[in-house]
Amino acid sequence: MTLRLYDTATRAVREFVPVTPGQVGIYHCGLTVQGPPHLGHIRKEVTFDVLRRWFEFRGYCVTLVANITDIDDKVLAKETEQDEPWWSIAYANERALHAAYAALGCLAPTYEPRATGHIPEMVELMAQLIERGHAYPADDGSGDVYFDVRSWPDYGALSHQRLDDMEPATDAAARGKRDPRDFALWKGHKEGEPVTASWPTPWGRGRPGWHLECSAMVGKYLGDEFDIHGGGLDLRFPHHENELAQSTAAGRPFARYWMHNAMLNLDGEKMSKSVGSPLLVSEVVKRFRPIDVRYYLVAPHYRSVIEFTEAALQEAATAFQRIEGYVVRATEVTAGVDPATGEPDPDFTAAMDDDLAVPAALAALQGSVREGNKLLVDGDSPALAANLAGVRRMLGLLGLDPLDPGWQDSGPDRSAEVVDGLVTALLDQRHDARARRDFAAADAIRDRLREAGVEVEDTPQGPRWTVAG
RNA sequence: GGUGGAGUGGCCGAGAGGCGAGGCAACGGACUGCAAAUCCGUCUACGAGGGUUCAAAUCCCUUCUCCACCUCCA
Repeated sequence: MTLRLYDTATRAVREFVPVTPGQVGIYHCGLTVQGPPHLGHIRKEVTFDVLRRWFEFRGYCVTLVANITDIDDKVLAKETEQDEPWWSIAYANERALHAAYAALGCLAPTYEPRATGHIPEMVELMAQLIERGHAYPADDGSGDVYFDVRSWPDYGALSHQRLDDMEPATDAAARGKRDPRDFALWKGHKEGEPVTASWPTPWGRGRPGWHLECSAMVGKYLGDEFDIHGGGLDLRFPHHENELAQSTAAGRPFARYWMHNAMLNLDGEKMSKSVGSPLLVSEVVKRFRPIDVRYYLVAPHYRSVIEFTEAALQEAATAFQRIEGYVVRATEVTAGVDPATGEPDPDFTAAMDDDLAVPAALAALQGSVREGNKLLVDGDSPALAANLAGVRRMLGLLGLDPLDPGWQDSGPDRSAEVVDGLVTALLDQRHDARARRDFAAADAIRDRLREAGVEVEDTPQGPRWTVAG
């Protein structure tokens, strides 16, 4: 049984063959930490989290690297906007990103390098490119360094575009570029920009262009040739195209497979274009349980666009709760099983091997749940325990095992409301008992409440209660 | 202008020439004191128009609508 993955570069599903047998190196573009993450960002995270879990299930030793781009134009723009140092803004958003990972059950990457921590590696890469004739410092003395796209015949290979068909950048003319499509490896420090956002290079002080950091960091941590490079489909061009060009032009074979997840749209367009991006992860998890949100993001194929609607998310939650209901009931009956001993359904495994066909895998899972529910009628049995372990194993591979400790206490805690409702119900009964002068019954209710830790006092405005203690 | 992707039943969402994924909802039945949950069953499909084929959601042509990217993007 082999694992097949869709490779954006060749536009085909290809059998996965690792650079090093038994190991897989995955790099996916984390985030430019210019704002807190929304549901679209976290969809990418969840996609690669599932990929990673599947590789581990398949016996691979996974090295997962996701970058943090903590310096770029947008981060600097926020400094002015928010009147706060750029590095403080970047760090705050990085922590928000980590909180979102944790909330939605994404395992931590093996490493998460920051762009600002890898300036020497970038300078080294630029020097290689200049030496090989694929990059040049701008003639205008700005300190910018550009990649020379005309010097690299393969430019456009990833996105299958011809250089001459591309729309030229509108800002190119004034910036000392040899060709309008040349992209900045490095941006010279400009008057008015914070000095903290500049680093020395042989070509003057400046800061990374957007693409250079990924090539530098992936090379450092995964090597010149590695297995999978991923990210959102919107990164394919220019970001990944440029990474590919600058890395290969420097003599590095680079990624063997390119994987891109589709966008999550809101009101018919990409979320990042929506004003204010209302679907911040931190907001959504106030209204929906994180595990339900994860199910919603995992359930469609990763290469299908998700049109976000509240109703669809609600429906996903209902669908997941059916699965969860079985897991909880079966666990009560069997006194628990170790999911690590569970066997996934063969259809589940086959689906996942086929470019992570989660929808088909979920169909297999639903079948197992149905079988389990039938077994549940007869109470505990070895068959039920085996089924439960299998279901939990499959759920775990999607990061959706509801009994995983990571999900405990996640989501809105409604217990205070529930306690209030229960106490009120009892106080109503006590009121009725007093109204019919059945003081023995009324006192019995008050005593039961006191035993449970609730003190009741009668006041002219009616009874009030407090949690004793 | 260039490069891709999508349009499937009330809804979500797979599939990519034959044997109609799956879920949610609805309806019928079983179970239940009543519910809930669960199980069994039923129903509704492939944007439009042509064509190829014994057979088309799937291939071809025409057409409509939508989305992404073309140097800010996950």
